[in-house]
Amino acid sequence: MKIEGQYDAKKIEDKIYKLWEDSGFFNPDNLPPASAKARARRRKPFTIIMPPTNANGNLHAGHALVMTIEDIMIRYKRMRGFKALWLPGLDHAGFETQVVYEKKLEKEGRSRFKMAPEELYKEILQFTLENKKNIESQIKSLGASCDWSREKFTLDAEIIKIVYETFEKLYNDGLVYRGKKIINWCAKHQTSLSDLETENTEKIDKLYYLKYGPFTIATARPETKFGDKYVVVHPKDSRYKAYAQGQKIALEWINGPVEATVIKDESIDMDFGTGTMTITPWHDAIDFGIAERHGLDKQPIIDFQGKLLPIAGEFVGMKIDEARPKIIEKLQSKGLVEKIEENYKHVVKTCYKCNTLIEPQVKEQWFLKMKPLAAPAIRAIQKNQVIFIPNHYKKIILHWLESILDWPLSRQVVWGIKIPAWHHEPICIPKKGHEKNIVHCKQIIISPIKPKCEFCDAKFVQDPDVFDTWFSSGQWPFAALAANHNAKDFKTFYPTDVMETAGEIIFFWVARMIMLGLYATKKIPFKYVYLHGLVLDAKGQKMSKSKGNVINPLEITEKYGTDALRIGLIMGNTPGQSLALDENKIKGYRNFSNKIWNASRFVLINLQDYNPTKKASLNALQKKHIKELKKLAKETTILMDDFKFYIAGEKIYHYFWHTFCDKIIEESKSALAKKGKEKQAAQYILLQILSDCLKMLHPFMPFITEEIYQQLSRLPSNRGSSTKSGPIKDKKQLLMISEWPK
RNA sequence: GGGCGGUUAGCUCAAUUGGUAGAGCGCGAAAUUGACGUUUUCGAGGCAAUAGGUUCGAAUCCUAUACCGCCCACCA
Repeated sequence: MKIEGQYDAKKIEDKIYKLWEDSGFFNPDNLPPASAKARARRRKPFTIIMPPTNANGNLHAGHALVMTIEDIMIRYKRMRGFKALWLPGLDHAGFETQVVYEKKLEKEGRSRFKMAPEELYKEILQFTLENKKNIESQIKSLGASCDWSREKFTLDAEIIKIVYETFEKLYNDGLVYRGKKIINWCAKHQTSLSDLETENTEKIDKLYYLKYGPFTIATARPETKFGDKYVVVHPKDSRYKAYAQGQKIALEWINGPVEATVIKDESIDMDFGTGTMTITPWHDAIDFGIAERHGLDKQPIIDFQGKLLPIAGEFVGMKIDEARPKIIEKLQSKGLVEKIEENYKHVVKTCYKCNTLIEPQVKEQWFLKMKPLAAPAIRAIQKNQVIFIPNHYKKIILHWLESILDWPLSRQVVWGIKIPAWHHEPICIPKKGHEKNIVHCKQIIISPIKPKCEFCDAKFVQDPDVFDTWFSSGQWPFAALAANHNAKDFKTFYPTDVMETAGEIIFFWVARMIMLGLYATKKIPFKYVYLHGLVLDAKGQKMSKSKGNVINPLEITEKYGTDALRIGLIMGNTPGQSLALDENKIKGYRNFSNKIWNASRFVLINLQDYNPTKKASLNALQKKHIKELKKLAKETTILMDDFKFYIAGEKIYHYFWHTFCDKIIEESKSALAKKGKEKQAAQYILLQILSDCLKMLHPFMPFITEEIYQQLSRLPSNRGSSTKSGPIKDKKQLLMISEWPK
């Protein structure tokens, strides 16, 4: 007997993965009918599109959870006889990757602002492609049974093509528009960000009460006040009823006399400060709103580097932090500071990547109108056409969709999919011989390739921006299936069955996939959304490099085996709930692996002379065991269908260890020592129960179970035998495609 | 300001949906060259955050309260 007393995961994992890969069964087109009865069922597809993994580093614990949950689902369904497709993908991850790469550049003493965009793009591409290979092999090492022949990358030409088609359609439908609106600007990364990409941070500042003619205004940002020429009060505020809308007032301000105009607007909070404020529409979202409503002028005060513009007079070129105290000093010397409130607590927006204070700016950008896209999504969710697991996410997503704002799509980074928009001069430059025909043609053309003006020689210049990476990710389920003109795949596998991803990105991604999927394909891209929680460290703390508590899943698998990590991530992990990953827990499941190994070893040793052709006559107790096994299979099946892997896993675990090992194996020992019928029956029972357990454990612990199953198939009784009793038929039969116990 | 969760054994979490609370880890005691010491057996440990209510029956449903966490939000 080659099989040894201690299970050594390292010895078998690569070998087993290769066995699966070579079998071709990751590709649903190659799957044989699981059994005669299941022949019809195999035609039924079951599809999961893997959330494209960021190709900019290593897999972390969260990825390990994704791979495990999804692999469990897909292996289970494959064994149930479905045409199971798990389509893997990798993500160029736009801004995220650029940020990672910029950090690398910084370490090398370089800067992206000193590089030509094409050069930077090339370097990041190189970096991403290297990481892509790395990530792929890491995904494999976790046992993911995904169809690599259908793998997609978010920068594949075919994917980009689909993204462009959607963009053009949205544009033609009037849902995409170019607008000069206020956006979130990160001065460090030199790009605009969506609201989701900013964080609200509590900050303690000073609140300055400044004399503005007859008014007193309260502000935390005196440096934006240079151009303020509108003073706003609430129309119902009796304190200011002497002032009329539009009334002009001459007053002395920071850099000399200005003429202010009184504006009355309902958005003013009468209880805040003095109930009066001046507005800076260029650098504040509320102020921008007021200016839009009243048709007021807007002008920039701060540039995109975060420095004051010439309007600031003597303060020009200064950074905000530097300028603020100096401005206050000057205001004080002019007697314009009434008081300063210390410890003013307020919430500011910061960049989610670098915590830099967001400077709102007005910028021309591409926007997507969200209300018309959200409406059908809301209806579909309310009608439960897509089911959320856990259920409370339904409320969360509806709440977000109901108050959705337009989505700024452009990003000023190089790493991403270029926006297929081309800008043209306002007036055509006439071609030779057509000088008399002055034509005003389209200033913007949406086209994947460089367009030509039919009237003139003016050149079209491509929009320099790229898409928010979530705009393309939002189309992933249908794009990944329909790419390469694969109408057949699209027809067979779309809409998909389950989208499994982190609860964290429900707005970023899930909501947008539903909206864009509905828009582009008229169908919700998936039937179920399964959301998992965060993977935390053993103490329940969020993992972070700075805290030094990051658990590398690959180190864990190295130590305890992939199967131990997998089942350790599943047990006790309910959907949506965050999970504390304790190494001791994984160690416990390593012990379980070993238990499986040794129980199997016992069976193998005692079945060398087993003859499966003889009918086993079972005693009452043994019949009870079989009954109990069937009951377990039935219950487990229900739980698996219900996405309750944590309970299913625990049930099988418990049965295997405390019923099969502790009771049934122990009971069998005396019978095995005998000869004839009694021994035969004991052997039959052991084999039957072990192989069914291996099947039920397989989705959770694929490597060890497959290895043992292969060993069982090499029992003398099975070599070349065509018996129908027991699961072992042919050497080529893999546990991976065996039929789930009934 | 609005929304969503959570509070169950020392720790981390369950309970197939209303039927006298269970796992893993940890802890205590014992066994032993047995498939497995990464083992086996036995054991201790819970007025379910609090206060009410509905019910024959509540960890589970309802109403408050208190903590903890998360998300959304244009009080300058």
